[in-house]
Amino acid sequence: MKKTILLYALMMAVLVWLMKFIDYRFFVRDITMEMYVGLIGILCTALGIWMGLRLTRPKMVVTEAPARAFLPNEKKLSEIGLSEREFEVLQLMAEGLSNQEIADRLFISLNTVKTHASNLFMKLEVKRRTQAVQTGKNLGILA
Amino acid sequence: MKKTILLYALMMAVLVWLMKFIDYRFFVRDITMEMYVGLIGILCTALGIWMGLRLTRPKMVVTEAPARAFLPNEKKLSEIGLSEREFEVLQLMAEGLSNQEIADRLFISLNTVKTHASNLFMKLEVKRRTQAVQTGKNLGILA
DNA sequence: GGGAGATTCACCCGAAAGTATGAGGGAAAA
DNA sequence: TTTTCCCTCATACTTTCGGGTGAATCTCCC
Repeated sequence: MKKTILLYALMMAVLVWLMKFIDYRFFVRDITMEMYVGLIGILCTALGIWMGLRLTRPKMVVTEAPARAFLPNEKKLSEIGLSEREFEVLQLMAEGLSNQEIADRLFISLNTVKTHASNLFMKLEVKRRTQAVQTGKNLGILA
Repeated sequence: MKKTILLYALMMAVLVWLMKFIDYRFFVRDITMEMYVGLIGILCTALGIWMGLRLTRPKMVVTEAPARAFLPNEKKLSEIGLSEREFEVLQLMAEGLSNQEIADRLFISLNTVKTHASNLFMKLEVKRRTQAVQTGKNLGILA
């Protein structure tokens, strides 16, 4: 959280610097005020989208697609000892995503996904992601 | 989606108008260029966050429910173009077996399994076995 | 304030998976 | 007979996975 805000500030700083740079290089020519403002708007919007996604990331991916009510989560999960994050990774695995894609989706690094994967494999006593998915379904923790 | 973009455009319009308004009312006094740009940045960031949240909001995934019992094999399979052998491989994949294990189970070589795997991936338009399994279930050709 | 667990990330390394290409044989259709 | 599709297998190469280790933060709880 703090890191995100810091990162945002940093990106803003870069943005401001970039703007100044553009100023010095091109403003004297034919960049109009409208274009300048538009550019700022676009960049800030992009940053905002990114920010929004990052800040609301801890939002449960859990309640995303379960169609019908599906919530033997708490009980089963604590039985098995799966943490929330591990479960999220497992769910995305079940959707057929690669580790890299999971990393992008959860805004974490590839290495972190691997760590979660290894841990949940241990807890589920499996060796491959496909087995993990299968086991997850059998245990009733995956749709 | 379209509505969101439209809404966004609308808000941008309002924003621009607001800016103009502020211009006429106060720019002549002590609003500096930096404050002006900053204001735009903040507003656009807010809009961006809102946009991001709206666009990535969990959407209802309408999964094709299997409903009826399970045997649309022939039909679906010929639709997709999966051969019998490829389907066998897919089924064993769904059980979480590795390529080597599938090879042993079917009494064929590892390379052959890989070939079947590649072919069925093409036909299902996926890149990974986990995706293939997922897609297979959605298509109703896997339990 | 310190411990426990969760989360994050990094590095290395070997194994498994997947891609691309070629090729031989069998069975059925043209 | 020729064509076509399927099954089989191989080699070589790239990418992804998974194991192992270590470590920095953070949060929650005692």
